[in-house]
Amino acid sequence: MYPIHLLETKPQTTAHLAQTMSLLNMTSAELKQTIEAELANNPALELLEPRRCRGCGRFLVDSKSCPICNQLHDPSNLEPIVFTSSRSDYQSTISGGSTHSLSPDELPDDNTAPALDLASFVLRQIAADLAEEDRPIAAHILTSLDKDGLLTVSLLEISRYHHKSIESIEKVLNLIKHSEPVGVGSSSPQEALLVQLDVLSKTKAVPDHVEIAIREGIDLLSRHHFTKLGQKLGISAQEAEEISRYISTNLNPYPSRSYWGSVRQGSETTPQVYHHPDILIGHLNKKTDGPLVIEILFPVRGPLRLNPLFRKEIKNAQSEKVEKWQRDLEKASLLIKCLRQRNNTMRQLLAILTKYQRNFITHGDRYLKPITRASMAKILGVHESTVSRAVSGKTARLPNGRIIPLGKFFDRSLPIRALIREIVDDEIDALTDSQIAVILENEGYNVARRTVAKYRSMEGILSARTRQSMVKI
DNA sequence: CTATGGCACGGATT
DNA sequence: AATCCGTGCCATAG
Repeated sequence: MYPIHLLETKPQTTAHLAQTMSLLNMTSAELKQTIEAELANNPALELLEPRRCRGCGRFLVDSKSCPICNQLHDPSNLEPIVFTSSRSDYQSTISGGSTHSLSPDELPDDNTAPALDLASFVLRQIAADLAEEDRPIAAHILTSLDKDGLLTVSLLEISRYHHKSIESIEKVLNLIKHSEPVGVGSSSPQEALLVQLDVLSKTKAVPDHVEIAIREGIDLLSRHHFTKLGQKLGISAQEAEEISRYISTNLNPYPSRSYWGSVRQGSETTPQVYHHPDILIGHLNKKTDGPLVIEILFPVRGPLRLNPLFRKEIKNAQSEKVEKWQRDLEKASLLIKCLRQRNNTMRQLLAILTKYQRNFITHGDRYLKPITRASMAKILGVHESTVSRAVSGKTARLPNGRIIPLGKFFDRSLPIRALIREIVDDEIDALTDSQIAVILENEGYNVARRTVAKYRSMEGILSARTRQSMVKI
């Protein structure tokens, strides 16, 4: 899903000849990869010393003065302040360059730094135990995880690609599975559960039947068919339900999901998110009623430009090299142009988006206003696919510190789901889906009963019956 | 008989 | 053109 190049394992597409290099759909980390590659093998491109804001130390990318420290805005104006910056503490720690080594201690470990993305987080843990020749394999596996932390490709596929035995792949995969978040890299939720159980059993005693319940009754388990499950295992339905509860509180079928800040009841220990944001959203001077400050993060520190020396040299170069150099020059200028374009589009998009969704940003999921990418495109006057590209794969850090995918700004079911959650949290007796549907209707949301059920399960809320039988805390 | 989950269809969105 | 999402119908569990 996120084609992060940890190593040069996957074929590099350096040979994009198109005039419309699409940088828009790249995340900050991917962009870094592209720019660094270009800097390394294109002498026409030059990285200048960063321009730093004296006040706050930000590295400014395309503006002369920092719009924040340049305090000349009128306090009654709530227009969001949007600009592109480059902050060292948010730069991606993944470097795609071939010189980069993967030693675990080389990565900065200060606690102000945000978390890494999932792939490098895992890599960092296993790097020490990983043989040199296995690195490409690990990288391949880690780049093939879906957002739940499950493996999307088959072992056979990986094995063929690297011309290695299945066993050697499994060895690496096993290493991955046993690192945090435990079970990551499994190819099914079932497998993930088993791995977690295995790890858990080394420190704590695990109740009987749990393993066999997962192994043989996974489908019954997920459907909450406790009676049948009981029969299968030769225990009572109630015991079966207890096992189910044990599993849902101690294990997680989607290893990385808990880290995405979804529903989490305090039993877990790691409320962490493994992604660098591409965008930072904050309050000006920490005033929650002031304008919002939006920083679009740029992955390299300084401004880029065409090397003037290079341009000069080209005139008295040997004729055979002229052609190549000319190409370099064009490529570099194209890259710069596209980067400008990208920054521009992102800025415009974010300006409108944050203005429109201000309540969502400051007051939470319930206050998201529905909007589609298509209508955003119309407002911006760009093609809808442009908006799609700008949004896809990117993440933003909200003022409350939470990192969310940009796509969430367009999730029209989110406010309803949040409301359902509130309703259920406040309920006295367990409400059925149709009762919830009625309440929602009074709140102005017209959704079918069936849909309530869907949202409920998305939020990980059990059915009315099962909630009823649970002990209230 | 009621509440819920599965499957699948159609329309909207990307 | 492909994918996502809401919904209706039906089977099944309680």
